[in-house]
Amino acid sequence: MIPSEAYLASNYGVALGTLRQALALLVEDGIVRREHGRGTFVSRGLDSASMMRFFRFQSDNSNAAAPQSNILQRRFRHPSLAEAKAFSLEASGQVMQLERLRSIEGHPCLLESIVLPLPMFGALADSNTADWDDLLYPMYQRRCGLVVQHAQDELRFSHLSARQASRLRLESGHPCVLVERQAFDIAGRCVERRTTRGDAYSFTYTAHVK
Amino acid sequence: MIPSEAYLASNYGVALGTLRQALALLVEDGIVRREHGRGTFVSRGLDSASMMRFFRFQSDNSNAAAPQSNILQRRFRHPSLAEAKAFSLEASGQVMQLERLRSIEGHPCLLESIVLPLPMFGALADSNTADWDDLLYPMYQRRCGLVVQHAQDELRFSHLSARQASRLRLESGHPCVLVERQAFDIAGRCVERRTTRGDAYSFTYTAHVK
DNA sequence: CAGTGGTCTAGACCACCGC
DNA sequence: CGGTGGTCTAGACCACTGG
Repeated sequence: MIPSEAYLASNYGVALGTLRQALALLVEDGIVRREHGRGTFVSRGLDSASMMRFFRFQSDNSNAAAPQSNILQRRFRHPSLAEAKAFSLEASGQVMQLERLRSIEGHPCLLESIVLPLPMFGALADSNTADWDDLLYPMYQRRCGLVVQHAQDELRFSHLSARQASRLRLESGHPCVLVERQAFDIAGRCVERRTTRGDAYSFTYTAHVK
Repeated sequence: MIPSEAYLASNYGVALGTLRQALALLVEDGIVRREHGRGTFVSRGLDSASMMRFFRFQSDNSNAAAPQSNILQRRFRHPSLAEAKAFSLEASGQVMQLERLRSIEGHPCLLESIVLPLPMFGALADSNTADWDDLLYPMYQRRCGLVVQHAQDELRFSHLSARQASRLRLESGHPCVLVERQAFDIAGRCVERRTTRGDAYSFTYTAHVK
């Protein structure tokens, strides 16, 4: 919680209305959240911004079963050109690459390739992936102090390679939807690059215009 | 243009700040648009909310060539159950169904099926489709007084029928992305239902999270 | 009940637009 | 230059929360 309107206004020597306008801007950007009668709180950032919103896997019963998460592989390597640029790393720097499978009730749904810049995520490089949480963003915050504040997803249509298909228990060449995400912290630094693949036949997305 | 803040405030007997807050809500909902030094104007509604934003057809030169539009067919029929419900029509009512092809530089890109409720769009039922504009929403407004204020798009993956494929010069069964849109006026009434199909390999969509 | 955010007032002054 | 929206002030009062 941050100090009250009245305190901040007098402390900074501005009128209450002006301070409220400033806070409204922070709310708009998702930096803080206001609760009538309680106070103004610093936002915890994105919890998951679930990739599941692009798909419909739930077996038509309405209970929102949280998907399980399995880290299949972890590698350390130098960044690609694009990664070095996005993360502001030297070509000689290091990144951690993860392969991750998300499942609902034991049924594999999404296959993810996650790339994290390394000095920053050092705390995760040393830990056992079996102990990791199902939701990564809250874990980034807890163990690395990194808050994911917004993200950008780019969707394309593609096909699964034989290796990808076997992970998802589908046939090689099966149509898939590919989501390429870049996630950013409050300062606007890219802190994660992620590629997610899921069955194109489960894809469904709703967009509101204006 | 609507009357100025000062006029409205005194006329309605509220403070200027209060009136500004009210107008801010209208701006948020896209009802009006404010221009510093000029005035406050009633929004003209969506111009096109182009389906093109879901695809990348432009042949990599950055000029945004406006797509041409061809009405291939017009039919009149009774509404389906879903249509009757969405449009608040009786089962014995009438709708106008259009098949429409959108092309860029002569190359067919999108195939659309558009359904309009009929007492409402009577002015278009009698007119020659060859004279229609490339952009429908401004034409709805000009000729029927109907302002499309917001819309909801639902995206799915599918395949083209032989008939659809021939319209788009693709092979039967070719993968496509299917966009089902419902468009609404300011009062929240559904005024158009539209199904758009385009080559899945041209599909690309960017979503920002928070 | 004290403390918080939410709404409202009645002004002052500034920045922008078009004539 | 007059008219417009944009910012700011210094209060008053209301509505909600939690101990």
